[in-house]
Amino acid sequence: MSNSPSSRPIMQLIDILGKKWVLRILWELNDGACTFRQLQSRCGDLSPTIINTRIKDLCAARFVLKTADSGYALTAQGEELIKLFFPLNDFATRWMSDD
Amino acid sequence: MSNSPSSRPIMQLIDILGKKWVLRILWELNDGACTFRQLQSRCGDLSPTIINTRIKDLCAARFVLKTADSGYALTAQGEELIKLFFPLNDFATRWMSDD
DNA sequence: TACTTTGCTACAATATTTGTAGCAACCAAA
DNA sequence: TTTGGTTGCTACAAATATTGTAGCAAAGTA
Repeated sequence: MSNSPSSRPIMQLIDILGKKWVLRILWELNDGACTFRQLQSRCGDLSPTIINTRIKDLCAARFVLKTADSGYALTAQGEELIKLFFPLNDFATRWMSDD
Repeated sequence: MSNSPSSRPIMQLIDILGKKWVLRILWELNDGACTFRQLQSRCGDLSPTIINTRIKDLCAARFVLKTADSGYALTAQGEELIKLFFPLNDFATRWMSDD
């Protein structure tokens, strides 16, 4: 019932981004393509179950793709998306510092 | 183990924003302050349990506050944060349209 | 061939999310 | 001052999601 995703695109996007580890995974992939196990490691030894389900979601949403050579990588769209989060980095720093 | 929040501020922020309904709640509050039940309604009759726990988190993070008169509202920081998401709106629209 | 690494699945344990019911405080009309 | 409505919120059980461990099959390497 309450999980009804609004038809608004932003809500669809938020549905994806709001899942645990999704932002983290995108963030880590932004440092460069990597293998499954490397990605696990970058995310603090996150369990393979989650990496796997998230990667599937992200591939389906076309933010991530599996390359033949270098493993998993952001798509152009994925890069564009994560770039939108860069200002959040500055914000987060300011936010943490006024405690 | 794998829930270890990195010390990086952005990760702390992502920890908060990555919880279900948090972005939605901020997004809805951006349309103006409202009461507990109104907020529930705006979020598609989301259960009070969640509204309540999320509101507590958001108040603790100082993105939301409880006003004497008009109910729950974004703080200045909350407004600043949600503004950073506006570009996402445009992105989401483009993203949805190229299917 | 034997050894290692890699991507990934199975599965059980744990935690989170969800829905329903409803209560106590407050207001407003009668 | 009693009746009725609304509001903010809690209790609690059921449904889902997340997590960790173990390990397997495929592919590369020596």
